Amino acid sequence: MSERYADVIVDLTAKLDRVFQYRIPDELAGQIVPGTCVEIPFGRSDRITRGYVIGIQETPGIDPARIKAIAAVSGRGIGAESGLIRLAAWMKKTYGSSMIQALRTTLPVRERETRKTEDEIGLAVDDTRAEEILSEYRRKHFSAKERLLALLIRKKRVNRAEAQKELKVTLSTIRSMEKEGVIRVDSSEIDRLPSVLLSGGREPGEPAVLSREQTAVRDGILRSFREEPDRPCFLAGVTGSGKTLVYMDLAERTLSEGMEVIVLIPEIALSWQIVRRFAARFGKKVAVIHSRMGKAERYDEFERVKRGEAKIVIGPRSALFTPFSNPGLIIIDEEQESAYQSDETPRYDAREAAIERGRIEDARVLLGSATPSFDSFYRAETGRYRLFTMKERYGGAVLPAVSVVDMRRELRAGNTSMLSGALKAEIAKRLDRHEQTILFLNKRGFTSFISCRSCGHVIKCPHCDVSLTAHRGGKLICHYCGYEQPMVQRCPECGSPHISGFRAGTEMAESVVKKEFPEAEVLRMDFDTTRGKDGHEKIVEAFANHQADILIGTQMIVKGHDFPDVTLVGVLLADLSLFASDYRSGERTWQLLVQAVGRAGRGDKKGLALIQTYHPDEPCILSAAKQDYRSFYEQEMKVRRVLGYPPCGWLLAVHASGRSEEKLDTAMRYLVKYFSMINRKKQAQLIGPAPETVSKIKDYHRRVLYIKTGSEETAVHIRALLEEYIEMNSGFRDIFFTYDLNR
DNA sequence: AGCACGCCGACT
DNA sequence: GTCGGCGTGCTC
Repeated sequence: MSERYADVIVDLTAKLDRVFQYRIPDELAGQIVPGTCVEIPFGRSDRITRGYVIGIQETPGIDPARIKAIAAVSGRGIGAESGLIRLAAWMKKTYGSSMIQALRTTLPVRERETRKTEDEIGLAVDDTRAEEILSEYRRKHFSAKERLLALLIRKKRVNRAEAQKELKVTLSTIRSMEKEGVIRVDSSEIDRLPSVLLSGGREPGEPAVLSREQTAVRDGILRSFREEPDRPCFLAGVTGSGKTLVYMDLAERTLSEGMEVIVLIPEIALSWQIVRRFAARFGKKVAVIHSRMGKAERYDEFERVKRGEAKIVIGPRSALFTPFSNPGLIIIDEEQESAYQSDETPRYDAREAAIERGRIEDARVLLGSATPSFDSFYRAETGRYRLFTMKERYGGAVLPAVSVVDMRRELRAGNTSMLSGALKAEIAKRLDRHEQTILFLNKRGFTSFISCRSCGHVIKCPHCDVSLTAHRGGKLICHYCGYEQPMVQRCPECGSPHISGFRAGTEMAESVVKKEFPEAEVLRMDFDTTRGKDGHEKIVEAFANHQADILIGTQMIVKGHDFPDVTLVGVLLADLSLFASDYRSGERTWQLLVQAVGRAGRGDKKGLALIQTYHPDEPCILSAAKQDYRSFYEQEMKVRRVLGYPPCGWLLAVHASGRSEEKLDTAMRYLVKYFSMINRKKQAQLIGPAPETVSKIKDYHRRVLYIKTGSEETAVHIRALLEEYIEMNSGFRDIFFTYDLNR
């Protein structure tokens, strides 16, 4: 039998991004397939290192004498992972990362027992002795040792990794000082998050049969899957139309055909109901993954999958990588949620990755939402997705009445409070009737934009159609192209001096409401009040049990909860998210408003929603009030088409950060120069560089550069070229880059 | 990431 | 010369 060789990616650094070949010893021959995690001798010292087999070769690529043999198989090859390797390769190419980083996100690997450790360096001698040694180092010109010791005398203890990076000291220097007995290196364990246990619960009274509308949609999706298996389906169904029932029906069919199902949800805390309903219907066949699980815990749940116990996995974006051998259906619920976008390299979009996994492993993909993203709606319109809609609400519940309150008129009438007269009157009525009220402050993506209280005019960038952000020092800046202008004193539209930023917070709202309605019980839910363990659930439960009359909060209160006694929803200031400095702010605001409005009147009582705004004529607000997607979508798409924003074009963001602002700006200038060199044909357009919305974090200055292209290929190609250029030039050494595609 | 190799300045 | 820091290049 001839020798066989494995292509192995070595699990060391992202820098070592290439394949190494290893001989497959006879005794391991049967166990090694693409996806197997192996232990291999690596480097001069033959240090045993972990690696992933990504391919098998019959012939060696280099002199066979140099090829070493695989030492062992670690964690038994599951065997079903060649699809996940291809998915990793796709992620590497599409989002920009090393193969090892992509494999680490994609492949299930038991983390070693060694919990994460962090090394700390401390002095092993007293201060006087340290000073003596320091002057000795200085005399001997041991500059690296001198730098480290000087820092230690000042700070006593430092983090090893940080010290190495900042002082440019190598590990060998540290080891040598340790050997000299000058310093001590201790490893401390970093606590892993405790496991969050699922409180199991059954869902009684689940309707067993689908309604006529649901049946029709289900049949349509099945037909589409049969006729065009590679084309994803999109289910747009208003809140309460029973999307989950359709999901479960399709899941059951997939199981009966001997295949497995992956259900992605944005976040467990917000999707509790869907998890419970699946658990109730499918029992132990369901495995639940949640985002607070560490890698090891997730692996344990994947073990159940491997043993064949679980056939359905529900979880956040990482659940997409469940090592099923025969996935037949991938469902992505609430597809518009930003939680589907990873913020670690590779910065993948789980919706796209799901479609790619479906293509690779021949699984069908269904996306669902009550408030579809423009991306998806555009794809449905242009035929890449097959669109299905559901308009009937379960149990015949009606949509709430919505009215828009013009805050400019309130100002003219002398009311400067954040509560309009109409909203106050309606709250008072609800208190009388012992019904509940939700007050919603849509602070998502809030940046301090400048607007006129008299006419509503907002100061925008003349080039980018996003609002300018006020900065200290009286400057207004565009965070796309870097355009700057001085702060205005009067409204350029109407000349009114009442022009400024908003300072609105839930705490302020709470105190206003308490003052106005001293007899009311008020609960507040925002980042601060939910920080504790289960803080979120506690508040939701208290409000659901009618322990309060009014709930004030940010976006978390409008997602996924049912409060049957709520008959009034007040949106305090729709403008807050509408004028975030982001081309998607209109889209996000529409989604938030529709979700908020949908919270009113879920029981048998009809609901009312009031939307307060300085822009009662904005298409976004009008169409949200009418719950009409179409008109807003079309209006907004006109702008996107003209400016080439996604989904009408591709937008590559290059994020850069570095300690030295000067170096950072120089680097950006070089990058721009290089870009214009590779863009001679002008297939792409550059915007910026500009400071990021938050221009400095933890002493790191941040810049962003946008590149608009007409196709994904061009965007991916340009990113690859930039990466290569950055890698090759030492001037970019101390600057960190990340890339985002279309977000 | 680790390890070896080799250059180079400082000390004897 | 020789010692050791520090930059560079390689690892199947």
